[in-house]
Order: sequence, then structure tokens, then C-alpha cells
Amino acid sequence: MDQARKASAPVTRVEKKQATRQQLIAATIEVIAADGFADMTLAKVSQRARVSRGLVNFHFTSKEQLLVETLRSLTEEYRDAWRKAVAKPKTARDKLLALLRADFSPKVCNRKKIAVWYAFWGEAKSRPTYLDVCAPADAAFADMVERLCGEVAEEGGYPIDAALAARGLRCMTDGLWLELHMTPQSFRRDVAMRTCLQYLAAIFPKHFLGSEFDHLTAAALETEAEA
Amino acid sequence: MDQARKASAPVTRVEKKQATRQQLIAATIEVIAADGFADMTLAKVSQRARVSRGLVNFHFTSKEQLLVETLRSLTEEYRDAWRKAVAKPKTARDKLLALLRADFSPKVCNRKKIAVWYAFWGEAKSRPTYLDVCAPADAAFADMVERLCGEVAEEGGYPIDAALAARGLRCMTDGLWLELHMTPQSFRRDVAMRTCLQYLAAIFPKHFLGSEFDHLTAAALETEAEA
DNA sequence: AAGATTTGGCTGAACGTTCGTTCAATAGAC
DNA sequence: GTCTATTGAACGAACGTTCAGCCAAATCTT
Repeated sequence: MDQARKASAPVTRVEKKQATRQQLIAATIEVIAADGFADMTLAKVSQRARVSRGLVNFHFTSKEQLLVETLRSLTEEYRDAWRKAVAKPKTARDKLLALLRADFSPKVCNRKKIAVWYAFWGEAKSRPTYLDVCAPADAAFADMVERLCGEVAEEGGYPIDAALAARGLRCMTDGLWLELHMTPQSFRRDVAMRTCLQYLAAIFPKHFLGSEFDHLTAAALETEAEA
Repeated sequence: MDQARKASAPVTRVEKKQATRQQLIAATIEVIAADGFADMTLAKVSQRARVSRGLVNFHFTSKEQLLVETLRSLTEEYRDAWRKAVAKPKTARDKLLALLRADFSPKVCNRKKIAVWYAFWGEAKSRPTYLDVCAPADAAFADMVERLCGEVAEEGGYPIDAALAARGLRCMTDGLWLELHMTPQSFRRDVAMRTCLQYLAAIFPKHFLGSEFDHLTAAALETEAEA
């Protein structure tokens, strides 16, 4: 039954439906990144997705739900990224490094998606639905960072508060995302990584004080695929 | 000519005009904090400011300019706050501490105003006018933090990159603001302060490793005047 | 000093536009 | 032939903006 189908060309109806649905979400991300949350319009979304004006209300019950599903898509992509990153390494130290690398990887950390994240965050207080979508994932991420910092702290016997250290690291990465959003010309991935690494090296010197800095100027971090 | 006038009751026409202008900006902040940027409406603003519907277009040429002036007001208030904080202490160490205390003071760091900040940041990419308003002030703040970190680093002869340390501190405070915005129930001023202080103590141990932590649990930090 | 006149902040209704949503008609996959 | 994803026109609501009129403060006149 299951023939060999490429992901590029959906043939069955349910596949096609799911494809256009994803297409609409992708178009929503592009429109928000380009025009902002307030000027995001279903007409613009349908135009960018190359579909008719009324199709959005067929796939999504309302504009609001399209936005919720867009945020859900972003949240899941981010969660999958850091879960995959943290799965490979063995030690807590290397897991933390992988987490940072994932946080600044071009797939999740590019101007377009950061703009959409901040657009949603800007509306978060007035629309609790958005919080319901991403809060569990954010809490899971915070737990993971705190657990890893706790392990490293225990290993090294550092006289610091691991919860505070984890909070500081999370907030620092969020702030670095903000720098990419507001002053992209002054943002560089390797600088962002080194900023976090200097912090980690200061609180966990035995684990992070080393030649790690040299690796991160490598060209691998500089490839900026804004797709 | 100049009679003794209280600031509470403007009598002359120009005073009254300036007062209602400020009233409209204050109402704008409240509406954005309550309903979000996308649902902010001139009707809501005029209703909250207790003025008629068409008055906004008398004081401001358009809705867009009302928003720009609101952001300008917010930016100047924040700039004045950290300038005043940094003026009193003598040493770079104490100036940094005062900067942090100002950053988390209830006057600038409360749910309402943080929500408005993030609302504007969410629209920053698509409306460069907003960036023009706050970019100079942000740059001045960044310069100040970097200068102070540089002084402390030189004093202590710490083997770290002062620019990276300053960037890390700025991003950490921005991220802590985001925490207040997204998960206000898990935010506490003293915890935010301690998060930053643990960072400073780690990179500048001779300057910030001390009994500073105890002070910050004082009730003075806990007074949350969300006005 | 007091009335007369001008000035300017302020009102609220009206207008034109834009947006989200609905729905009958259509075309292509099953 | 049936079902369903898709179209595009149409509708109603909501929004930003405009404007003629109003009233009190400021200025001028006597």
C-alpha cells in the first residue's frame, strides 16, 4: 500500500491538506516577520501562500486559531531542537554546550523566527491562550537547564546556587535573542556563544574554562541560513 | 505674574494641554498593557483618558505618532532612571549595583510597563521608526555598562573580556524582564537581583563576593507599586 | 475693572476604508 | 457519481480620520 513518496510532492488528499495547512502557517510566520503582528492580515497570508482569500477560514476556524497554531508550530520546532541536541552528549557539561549551540543555531535563531517569537511575546499578557501554548514547553526547558546546572554544580562542588545559575543562563540567551532582534548588525553567533561561555566558565571554572572558545569562532557557526 | 500653582491643578491653557497630552500617553500605556498592541484602539484610549473620541487626532497627527510619542516617553523615563542611579555612587562597582537596582525598581520594572516594552519590541522589526526612538538610548546604556565593567575589570585585573561581560549582564537583565512578563508568578525582584549578582560575583569576585546578598532580601525591594 | 471679541482646546457625529467571516459555486480526487 | 478542498464575491462590523460647532480661557477695548 505504502508506496515510496517524496515529501516534496504530496499526492493523496489528506497529504495535500496537511501540506497547505503547513504552507499557511509558514506564510503567517513570514507576514508577521515582515509586517508585524498588528498589520498581519489574512489577505496577506493567503496571498503569500498563493491560495485564495477564504481558504484560511476553511483550515482554521478563525484568525486567532491560525495564530495559535503558528505559535504551536514554533514551540514544537524549538522543543524538538533542544531535545535532539541534549540527547546526544553523555555528560551534563556537554549537554549544556549542546543546548547553547542549539539555541543559537540558524534553524531556530534567525531574524525571521525571532521576530515572530517577540511578536507573540508582545501579545502574551493580553492573550493568555498564547501562554497556554508555550508555557509547558518553556517550563520543560527551564527544568532541563536547571537539572544540568545542578549536576555540574554537584560534580564540581561549586559554592553557588544552581537554580540561580540556570535562571541566569536562560535569561542571558533570551536577552541575546533580543539583541539579534533589535540590533542585528551587532549580533554574531560566536559572540553570543562566547558571552554565555564566559558566564559558564566563571561559575563552573573546572568544567568550562578551557580551549572551548577557539572552536566557536569556526566558520560552522557563521553560516547563516535565514531560511 | 507667576503665582504659586500646584502641579495637581493646571490652570493656564498650555499647562492643561500638556496635561491631557500626558494623560493620553498614560492611557495608551494602560490600553496596550491590558489589550495588547494589535487590539489597541483610539476609542479605548480616549475612553480610558476620559476624553472625547476625536481628541487624539488633535494632539497627535495620527495613531502612529501617538505610539511613537508613547515609546519616547517610556524611553526617556528609563534613561532618566538609570542616569540618576549612576550619578550618586563614586566607584564603578557601586555604579553597577545602582544600575541593577534601578533596572529592577518598581517604577520602571512592573508588569504594565514591561508589557508595553515587549509590545513595542515585537513590532520593532517591521516599524523602523520605533528603533530610531529607542536605539540611541539603548546604545548609551550599553556604553555605560561596558565602561563600568571595563573599569572594574581593570581594577581587579580579571582575565576576562569586559565587553562580553557587559553584554552578558545586559542580556541577563533583559531576560529577567521577559520572565516578569511571561511568568510573573515566578518573578521576584530579589531573585532577579541575586541572579545578576551571582554572575557579577563569579566574574568579578574581589568586587562583588561579599555580604551583598543579604541586603537584597530586604523589604525595600519587595514593595511592588504597580502604579 | 468689566464687558466685548478672539483664540484654541475639545466634542461627537459622520465618512470612507479595511478586515474577518460567510457561503454558494466549482473543479478535481476518490 | 460523490465528496471535499478551494475559489472569489459579498456582507457587516470596527477602525482611523475628518470637521463643523461649542465653550471657556486669553486678549483687547473702553
